Amino acid sequence: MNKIIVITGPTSVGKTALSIAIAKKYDGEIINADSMQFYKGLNIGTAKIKEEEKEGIPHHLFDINEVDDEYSIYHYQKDARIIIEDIQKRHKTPILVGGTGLYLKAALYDYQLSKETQNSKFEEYTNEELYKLLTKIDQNAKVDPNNRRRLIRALSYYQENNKSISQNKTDKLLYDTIFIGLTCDRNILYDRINQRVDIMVKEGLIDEVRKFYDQKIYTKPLINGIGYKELYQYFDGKITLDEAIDLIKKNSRHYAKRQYTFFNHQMNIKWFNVSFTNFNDTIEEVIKYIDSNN
RNA sequence: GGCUUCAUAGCUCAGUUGGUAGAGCAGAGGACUGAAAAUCCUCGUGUCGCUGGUUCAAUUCCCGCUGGAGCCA
Repeated sequence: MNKIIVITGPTSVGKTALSIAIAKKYDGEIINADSMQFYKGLNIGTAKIKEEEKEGIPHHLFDINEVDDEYSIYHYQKDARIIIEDIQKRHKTPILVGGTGLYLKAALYDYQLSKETQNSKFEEYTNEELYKLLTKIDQNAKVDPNNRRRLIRALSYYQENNKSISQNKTDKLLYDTIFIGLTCDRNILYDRINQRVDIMVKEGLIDEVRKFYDQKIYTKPLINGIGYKELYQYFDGKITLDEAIDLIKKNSRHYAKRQYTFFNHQMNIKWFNVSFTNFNDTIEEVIKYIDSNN
C-alpha cells in the first residue's frame, strides 16, 4: 500500500492493539507519534508497547532519547519523514500510531520549521508587556494574553524569521494519508483510564518514577508527563500516594478531552467506536474502511 | 429519653440582618506550528431536607416531622 495510515485517539482506547493488527494486514511498520514514548525508561507510565507485544512488527522512534535529551516537533518532523520515506521505498506501509496531535501534524502537514536559536530575552517582561509587543508587530496574532509560553514563542519567531508566526501557517497535507481514530463513550473511556492507572501502579509505576526522582532528574518528560509529575509531588511529600494516584487519573481524563478537541478540529479523522468485548469487530471495520479507500 | 447542632449544585461548603443564591472540586465546550501527557480561554437554576405558620414576600424567622453528628442521662 502506498498510503500512510495514522492510528490515533485519546489515551487508553486501544491504539496499540489495533496498530499490530493493521500492520500485519498491510505489511506495515509502526512509527511512534506519542510525545512521551520517545524516551528510554518511561515505559509503564506511558503505556509503551512491550517487546513481546510487537509480534515481530518493526517499531520506529520508540526509546530514541534519554530523558534529558532535547527533542521537539522540529526533530520529530525530520525523523518521522526520513522513516516514512524509507518504509515506502521498501514498499511497506508506514503506520503512525499515537495520541500527540501536534506531532502528527508536524510530520504529515506542511509545517515549516527551521533550526532555531535559544533566546531568553523575553523572560523579564510581564505577560501584558509581551502581549503589547506582539500585537504591535502582528495585528493578526491570536495568542491569548495570559498564554505566556505562546507569547514568547510568537515573539521569538518574529525576531528570528522577521515575519509573524501566523503568516507561516498552512494546512496542507503532504502525504496521501488515511486517518483512523478510535473512540468510545466518554464514561467508558474514563473508567478505562481510571482502571489503567491502577494497573500501572500494580505493575511498578512507582519504582519506575522513583529511579528518576532519586537521580534528581527534572527534565521536561518528567515534570510534564502524566504519572511522573504527580508521583514527584508525592516523593516531595507534598501529597499522599492516594492523592497522587487520583491526580494521575484526573489529569489523564482532562488530557483525553483535550486530545478530542485537537483531533476534531485540526484533522479530518474517520472515527471508529471501539468494541471492547469483541475487538476483532473493530479491527474488521477499520480494515473494511481502509480497503474501500485504497 | 432530654438538650445542642447540621440539612443549599454530582461532591465539599459559603451566603442571603426576610426580596428564590455562589465559590472550590468534579464535569462540559474551545484555542493550538519548536515544553503539546505542555500551555491557555469560556461555562454555575439548584424542589436552598419535608410539612405547616407568621409575612406583601420565607431558603432565611417560628412549630412540627425526617435523617446525620455531638453532649447529657
